[in-house]
Amino acid sequence: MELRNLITFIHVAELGSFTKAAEQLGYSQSTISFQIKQLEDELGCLLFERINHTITLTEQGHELVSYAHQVRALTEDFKETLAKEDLRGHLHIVTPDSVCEEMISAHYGDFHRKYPSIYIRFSTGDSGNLLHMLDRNEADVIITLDHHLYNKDYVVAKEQKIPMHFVASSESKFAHCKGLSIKDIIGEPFVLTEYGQGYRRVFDRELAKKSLEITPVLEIGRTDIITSVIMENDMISFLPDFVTDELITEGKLCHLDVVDMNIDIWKQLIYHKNKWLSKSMKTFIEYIKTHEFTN
Amino acid sequence: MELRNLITFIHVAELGSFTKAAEQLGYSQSTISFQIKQLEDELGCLLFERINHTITLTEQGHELVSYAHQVRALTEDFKETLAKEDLRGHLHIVTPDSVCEEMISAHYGDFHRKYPSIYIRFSTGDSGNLLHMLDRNEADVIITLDHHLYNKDYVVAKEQKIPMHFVASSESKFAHCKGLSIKDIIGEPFVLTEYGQGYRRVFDRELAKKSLEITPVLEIGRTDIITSVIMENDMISFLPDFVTDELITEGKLCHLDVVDMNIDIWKQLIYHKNKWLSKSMKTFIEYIKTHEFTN
DNA sequence: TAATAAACATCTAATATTTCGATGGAACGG
DNA sequence: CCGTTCCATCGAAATATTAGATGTTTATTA
Repeated sequence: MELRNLITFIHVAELGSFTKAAEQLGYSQSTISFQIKQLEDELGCLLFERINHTITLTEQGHELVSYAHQVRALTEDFKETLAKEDLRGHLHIVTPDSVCEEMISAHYGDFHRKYPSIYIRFSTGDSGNLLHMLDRNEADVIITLDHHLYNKDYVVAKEQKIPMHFVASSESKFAHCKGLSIKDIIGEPFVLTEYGQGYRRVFDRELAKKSLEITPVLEIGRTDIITSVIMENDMISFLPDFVTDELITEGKLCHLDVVDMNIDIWKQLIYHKNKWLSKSMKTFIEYIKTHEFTN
Repeated sequence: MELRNLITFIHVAELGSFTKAAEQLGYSQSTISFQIKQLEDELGCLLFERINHTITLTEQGHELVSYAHQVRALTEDFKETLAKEDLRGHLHIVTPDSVCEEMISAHYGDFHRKYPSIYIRFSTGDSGNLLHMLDRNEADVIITLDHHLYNKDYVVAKEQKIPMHFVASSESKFAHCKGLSIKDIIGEPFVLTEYGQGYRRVFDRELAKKSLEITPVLEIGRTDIITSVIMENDMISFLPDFVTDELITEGKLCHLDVVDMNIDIWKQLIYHKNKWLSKSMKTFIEYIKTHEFTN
């Protein structure tokens, strides 16, 4: 019982005529006969009585009219829904902790007001997991904070080099030192993100190149906690600028002038090359391109 | 958007796999690909994301799942309804007034109790109209009370020769006369059915053969009224026995012994040769065959 | 790391279905 | 009685669907 036949049936029932239905639908009359017969065969009953020159709905025909209208209404509703709700959708965005915090505070409210029918699920994940999540289509887009990625399986929608600095409380003994070397501070208590986090790995690798190693006194993913810990306990961390900008402006933290360790870290908005770019996806990406990453 | 594809879609969505759906449905895998693609093309959107070895429903895919289930449920409901309600139906029966009265009082209650889901529309019509009603499929079956009909366009399901008699009040001066001739009573006041009624026409024609004519003092279709009028006013009528049987038994009416006018009238249950014999139709006809016409 | 397997896409050829046009019969209207 | 209308039917043509073979990608396993 295919939809095409039901539509034909509806027309025939309304017009009371095979011939007129054929004209209205742009079919030949024999096609209408065939389609109705097909329905009748499939349902095992007569739908129209053909007596003299008039067709009349049988009991079953009447019931089919009602059913067919229901199906048609449902179909039309559905197509309308599809057409209308193009901008509606769910997005699953996965980022490192620090990016999540920043994005939510800086942009979520505005984005939500502009696109209230895009539902966002924001979760945080280890840098190492982010790409796997794309591979398994568990995340729609990710934002990495890691070394610069280039891989033909993924599309980098936007990227930006992020300055990173050693930071300490503005009361730190290193606060006003110029021309520090990494060796000057390596013995100090460090608070760093966990190893899984992208820039932590970059950091460790850079150190390893110089045959150095740091065992942090505290490892924790939450960068807001890192900053408060180093302020209160006079410790040192190594963080991307966007995490510390505000506290530095407020005079609570300061950059250390370490001259022999310049690490390039990248913030990249990435999705899988086979990802279907729904309207929501496009909207989100476009939004990020114009609003985010501009600091 | 044909049902076949929706069914396929449902299976794919449930199993999360084209290949498994193919096995379950007995299609080849390429067919599944094709069908899903067909839906996607028609709806202008992606239904499944294909990333690595997994398919995932898109937003629109999710919506289609819900819609497709609704359509499937509706379809199944409908088919069930068709299968179950085979004995349900409407019947339009048209008869002359006198037959209507008799059938309703004698059989309707019983029939209804036996087949409560057969809805009957009982209407009365002129004998001349009855066959036209079959032709236009405005009546499902008719019962005629007329001369004997034989016509290849109609099916006579049951027929019976009906005795007709001149009747008068049992106090009539002719009540006990033996061997009356039509000429003895032709001057009396007659109450007859209208000319349209079958047996009235037969009666008039018979008279015409004898170059006689009757102008009734009252013409009326309702035979219950005829009998009461002739009883109260000492008049004469010409009616089929089944109309008068009861009143004769009660001693209120009597047959007149008119020996030179024997009219054959037939009661026939007729439907159109192209009529679809629904279960209700068959049931009704079968019922009539066993219960009615047996007097 | 290479071989194998699994999953979906694509192409082509076979198959099935749908459609049309022509024809026919039956019934209606003038 | 003839022309017209309406639906049924038939065969041919057009179209759509399906299967099978093959390709690509990815995951698994040895």
